[in-house]
Amino acid sequence: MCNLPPHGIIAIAMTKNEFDLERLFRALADRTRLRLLNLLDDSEICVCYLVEALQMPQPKISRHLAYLRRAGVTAARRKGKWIYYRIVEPEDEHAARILREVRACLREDRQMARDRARLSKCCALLRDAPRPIPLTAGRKSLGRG
Amino acid sequence: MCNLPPHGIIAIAMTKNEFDLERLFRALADRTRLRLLNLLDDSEICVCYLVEALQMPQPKISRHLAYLRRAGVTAARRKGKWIYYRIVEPEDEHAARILREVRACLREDRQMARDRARLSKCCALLRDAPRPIPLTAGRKSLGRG
DNA sequence: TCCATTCATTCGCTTAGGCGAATATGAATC
DNA sequence: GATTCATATTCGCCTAAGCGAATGAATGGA
Repeated sequence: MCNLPPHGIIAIAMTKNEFDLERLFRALADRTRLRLLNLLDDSEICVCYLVEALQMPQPKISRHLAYLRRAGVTAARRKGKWIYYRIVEPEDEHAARILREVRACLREDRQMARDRARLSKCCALLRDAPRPIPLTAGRKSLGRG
Repeated sequence: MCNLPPHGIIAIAMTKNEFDLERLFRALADRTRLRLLNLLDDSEICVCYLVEALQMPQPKISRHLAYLRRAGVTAARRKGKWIYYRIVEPEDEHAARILREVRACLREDRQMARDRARLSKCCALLRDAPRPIPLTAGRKSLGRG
C-alpha cells in the first residue's frame, strides 16, 4: 500500500511532567475501586468500615486499596491497630482535574449513594473502630508501596 | 469482629443519567488507545494513516478503534473505501469533561508529540489516501456497534 | 464479473488481573 | 513474649483482554 521508511525505535521515558495516564485509568477501571473512591470522598476512613459497607472480604478491599495507593490516588495512615485511607490530590494538574470530575460523577450515581448510606449505618454500628475523620489538613502517609 | 445484619441484594441498573464510568476508564486504560485518541485530537483521520503513524498491524488498530467506538468516545464515517475516525464529545457532561482533560494531557506528552509528528509525515507521504479533515460540524456516523 | 483495496472481525494463544483461601505483618494487650 | 486484632500480602485458579494470523465484508475499478 505505501512504503514509508521504517521509523527508529522510540525510547519510552517519562519525564517529571509526564505522569502515567494509563496507570491512573487502569486504577479507575474497576467498579470496586470506584466504589471505594466514592466512600472515601469526604473523609479519612478506617478499612474495617469499607469492608462492612461494601460487604466484601477484607483481603479484597485491601488489595484494591493498595491498587489505588500505587496509582497515587489514595494514601494510608496508621493509627494504632487501625489504618485510615483517604483520597489524595494527584500532583499532576490534569490527573487532579480528572479525579475531581470522577468524584463529582460518583456523587450523582445511585448505587454510590446507596453505598454511602450503608457506610453511615456501619459507622453507627461498629462500636470499637474509630469514626471517620473529615478531611482537613495534610497528614503522615504510609507511602505508595 | 462485628455482626451487622446482611444487607439485601442491590439491583444494579443504570438510569439515563448514569453512564458507565467503568467502561470509559477501561477504554482509556491502554496505551495504544491513548495514542489513537491523541492522533485523532484535532481532525477526522483515515484508518490507514493511523496504521502508518503508529507502525502497528492494521487489525490491531481496528480493534482498538472499535473499542473506543463502543465506549462512545469515537465515531466512524465511511467515505468510499476509506473510513474516517473522529473523537466525539460524550453526552454525559462528566465524561465529556474527563475526555477533554485527557486530550489536554496528551497534548503535553512527549511521545504523543512524536506520534503527531509521525502522522504529519505519513500524511505527506501517502499519496492516494484522503487527507485528514479538520473537525468542524457534525457528520453521519457508523454507529457504535 | 473479477479483482484489488481498505477496513473489520474471528480464532487460538498468551498474559494480565480479579478472586478466595491461606498466611504474614505490625500494633496493642495480657 | 504469647495472643489477639486489624490489615497486608501471597498463592493458585479462572476469566478478561491483548496479540498475530487468517478470514470476511464493503467499495471501487478493470
